Amino acid sequence: MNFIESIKTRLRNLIDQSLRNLTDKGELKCSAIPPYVIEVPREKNHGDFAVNVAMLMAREAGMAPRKIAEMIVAGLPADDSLVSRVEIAGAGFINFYLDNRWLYQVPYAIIQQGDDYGRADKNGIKVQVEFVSANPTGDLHMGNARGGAIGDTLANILDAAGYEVEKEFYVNDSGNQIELFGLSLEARYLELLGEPFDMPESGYAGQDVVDTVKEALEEYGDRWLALKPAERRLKLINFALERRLEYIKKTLSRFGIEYDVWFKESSLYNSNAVDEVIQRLFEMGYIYENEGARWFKSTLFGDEKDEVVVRNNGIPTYFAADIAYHLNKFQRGFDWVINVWGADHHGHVARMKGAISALGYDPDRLDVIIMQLVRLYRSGEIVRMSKRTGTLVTLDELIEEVGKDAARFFFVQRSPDSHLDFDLELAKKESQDNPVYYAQYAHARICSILRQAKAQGISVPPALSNELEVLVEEEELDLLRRLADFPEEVRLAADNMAPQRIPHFVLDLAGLLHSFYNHHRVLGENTELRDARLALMEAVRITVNNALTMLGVSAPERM
RNA sequence: GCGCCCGUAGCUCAGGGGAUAGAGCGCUGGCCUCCGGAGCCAGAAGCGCAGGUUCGAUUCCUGCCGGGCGCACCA
Repeated sequence: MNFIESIKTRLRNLIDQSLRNLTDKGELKCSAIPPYVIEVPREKNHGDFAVNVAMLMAREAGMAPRKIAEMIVAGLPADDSLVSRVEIAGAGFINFYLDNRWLYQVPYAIIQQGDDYGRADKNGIKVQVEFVSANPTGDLHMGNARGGAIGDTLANILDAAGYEVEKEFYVNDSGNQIELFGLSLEARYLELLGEPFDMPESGYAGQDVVDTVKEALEEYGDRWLALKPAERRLKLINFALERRLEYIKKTLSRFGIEYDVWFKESSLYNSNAVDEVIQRLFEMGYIYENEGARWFKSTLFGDEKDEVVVRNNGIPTYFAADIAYHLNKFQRGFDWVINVWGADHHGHVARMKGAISALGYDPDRLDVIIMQLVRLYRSGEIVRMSKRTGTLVTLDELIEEVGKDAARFFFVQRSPDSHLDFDLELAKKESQDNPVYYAQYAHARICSILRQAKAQGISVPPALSNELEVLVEEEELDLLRRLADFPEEVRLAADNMAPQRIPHFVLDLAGLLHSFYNHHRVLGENTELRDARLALMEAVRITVNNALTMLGVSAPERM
């Protein structure tokens, strides 16, 4: 039940009727009704809903906006069950004041829907969200953490908004960086066995590589020493990748993320999908040869330069695999494909969309959320997050320090577009003041009230026949209005791919709850008021719980 | 140099063609005989600069300034 949406629809019908009447009679000149907005005004004394249509029509109609507004209002069909009065204000706004009766339906509707409140009807659209997709060659860092929180939350939001959602992790288990990884593993392997070794230039120098090799030595001893180098590296790579994926899966699971699909890049090579798509694009004329390499004509699609897909040594680039991967996504029947990438990959977007166009798919079916990078501070010093310097803070360490709930909330609270400064010292020091606790506290506080009500033998939630008209205090009406907003917030978050709306919503709702709590009592009032407030509390509890669950944040009953 | 993102309160960040721009932290001053003070109430303080479009710009466009990230036969 999306209260706001249904009221807007109802108001729009009333306004359109009035407008059509005026234009049919020739009293108002207008070729087409402009795309006007019905919105909940920021200011309470501007009514419950405000409409800007009169101002948009002023020019064409050749009349003053307020005059047009008057005509529209005069022609509004009577609707005594919703609108209590209409005012014209400001430059020509039409402000609708509604009868509060609609608000009193809200708590019971929420209680009846329970965990489903905020969820829209299925829309039949298949969407895939691919996120994190970290190289399995190292630890998970802050960028992966942010991407994980954003991607997982967005997927949850889309699911609630009615989409059919799949969460996917793309495993980069092929290509150059894996070769380099193998050389690095081999160097450490030889080093630990006291053999002569060459550390590859710009190889993986992190402690995690050393640790992995130590594990391999514990399990298999030095038996790979006798193998040919290529075979030795293969053994080491397979061992390491298995360990790394296990680690990634486990850590992301601790972070509250469970994927539907783990898609291996190597499968695209094994099935020949990479060669096939390159051949196909070559035959279509989108790929040409130059200096022994094969190039994709991304400049045809607005990119700055063409991009190599097959090197002159015959090995495809990661871009070639990515083309095959995205073709595969569409072949799997997704209507909408969303990737969450770090800002360091933004240059890849244009050519990816170009490749999709070349393959005959609408590039708008791919959205890439470019997430600005996380800057990590420790004791006021920037910590470089390069995988190759080995001086990074891992997602595991972050979860240890600030907890899953706080970390997820913190990452999602900010727009993906926004740079994120994450000061570990500050996060540790202020962990008690983290906004997530503010929202969780609202939930725990309500649970406490409900527990006491039950202990007193009061039925919770109260009987459905109860009337809620006794809820007339400003704090109560504010809560009711905000509760009614939730499905609309979910829809907006989904449509705009703006997961940060949900943390802001839940903080706002929690603030209203705390304010109510400090002004009014639930228990100890007369039966009618007590039951009405209990219903309100239960509705708030459900909504806070549903919002936090969407964020992957727990909603504790006690703290 | 070219491209993308960001400049909003002392700090960290929301918002975004509309009528008086929000929150947290910090600062100042209040509120527990009362369902959880991890809370509430009040106060000071802000749209980087300059043009343009519009009835209306913090929001859209252009330029400039400042910060980040890209511009590999790396991923």
